[in-house]
Order: sequence, then structure tokens, then C-alpha cells
Amino acid sequence: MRIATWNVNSINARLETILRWFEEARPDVACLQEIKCVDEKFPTEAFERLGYNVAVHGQKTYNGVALLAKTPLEDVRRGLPLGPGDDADDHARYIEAVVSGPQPVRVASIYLPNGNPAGTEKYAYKLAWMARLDAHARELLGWEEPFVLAGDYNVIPEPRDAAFPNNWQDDALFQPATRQAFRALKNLGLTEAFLQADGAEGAFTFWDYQAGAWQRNNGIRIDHALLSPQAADLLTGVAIHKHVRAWDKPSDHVPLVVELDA
DNA sequence: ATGCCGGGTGGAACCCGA
Repeated sequence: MRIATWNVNSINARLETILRWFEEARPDVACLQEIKCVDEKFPTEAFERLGYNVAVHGQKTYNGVALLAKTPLEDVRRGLPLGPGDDADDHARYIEAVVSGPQPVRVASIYLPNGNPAGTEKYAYKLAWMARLDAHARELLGWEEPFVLAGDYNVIPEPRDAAFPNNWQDDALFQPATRQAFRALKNLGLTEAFLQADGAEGAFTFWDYQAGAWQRNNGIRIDHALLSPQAADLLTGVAIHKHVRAWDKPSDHVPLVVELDA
């Protein structure tokens, strides 16, 4: 099972580019983020023509996530659960479903808050959201099933995950508390697919549109796939589709593709 | 570079992203 995650930065502005990549990469499952549209504006038919089942958790203008799969999506859940005392959350940043098949796999499409500038309400929201994700991962781990939490985490885990780590010292993506929360999530027993199956230095998933970041390879690795132990047992490979960043009208993120023997 | 580019909204100028 080929599972891809991609922050597309508007599904409708980039549909031609996205469909081109789908025909080339042929993922079995795709987790999309920043679709930037309500459910009714999602180009569902275009993906159904390629043989995908579609589940959307959309929002006007901002955020929005989707799951696409060649096999039916079951037990679709929209939104990350709220814990006791958590404030209501009107951002569409999480959708989860079970991808059916001989070996069903639960897959989540995650758009973790950016959190900049650090030290503000936005950063508090990021950390609170990470705490909710941690709690939900604990719940899922109790079921002892294969699952994949894939998406734009907006976390630079280590200095090696940025071309110029000093540039990110004060950034919400690289704050000690951000990195600690991501580490804690992994330490629940989740496997980071890229590190497990590849781990090469200088691998990035995002290059800013500005200041010639792509041309200078000034990138960061912020899109991640975390695997439950039962999913990690099935991991056979991972790839970052860097070439897509050089296409016309690219997203600033590129797809991360995980291969499972499922 | 607390925005250099790019998308969305709304129909200009501003919000947001990382």
C-alpha cells in the first residue's frame, strides 16, 4: 500500500499539477492538507475519475484536509477529539479513516498548526493541538492496529532537518517545546517512516516561495509520517518526491510517500 | 526579512502561510 502525504496549498488553484502527480505516482492512499475550500468545492469528480474514494474535511479560505483511497474509506472521523477542558476548535486540520483491504490500515491526514509567532496565542494553540494529537495517538495505540499519522506537522525535528538551522532558531517550527512535543509523540512508540526507511541527511519537504529558497536548496523537513508498531512492521520504503517542486505552479511542499506491505 | 512569493477573499487591500 502506497500512502502519500502532501500539503497542496489550495486543491483548486493547483488541480492540474496535483492530477499530473497522481497519474505519475499512483498512490493507493493520499493525505492532502491545505485544500483551502469547503467540502462542496472539493473537485471530488476529478479524483473519482482516477478511481479514488474521497473523504473531505474542508473549510473556507484556510486549512482543510482530505483523504483519498483506491479502496473504500470506513469509519471516517473529522476533527481531532477534544479533551476535557479543551477549547472548541473550528480549524479543519484532521481527518482519519480506515482504508479497507486485505490488511486494513487506519490513516490520518494532519495539518498541524504553524504557531508563529512563537510566544503568542497562535503558539499556545499549536502546543495545545499537539497535546490533543498525543492523547489521540495514545488512544489509537491501545487498539494495537496498523495506523499512519501523516501530514504537515510544521515541526523541524532536528538541526539536520533544515538547510540553515540558525535561521529557524526563533521560529515556532523549531522551538524547543515544539521539538519536545514531537519527540514525546514518537516516544509513545511511533516510528518516523523517513528515518526508519531512509534517513539521508539534507532531505527536505518544503522550500519557501520567496528569496529563491528552492534555487538555493534552502529547505526544511516538516512533513512526516508516524507509524504505529503494527504499521512499522509493514514498512518497506519511503520517498520524497522532490522533483515536483520544480514543476510549473508548484506547492511549496512536495509529497512524502510511504510504502507498506499491506 | 514580523513576507522577498503565492493563494483566497472580494472586487482593493489585507489575511495567512513557514
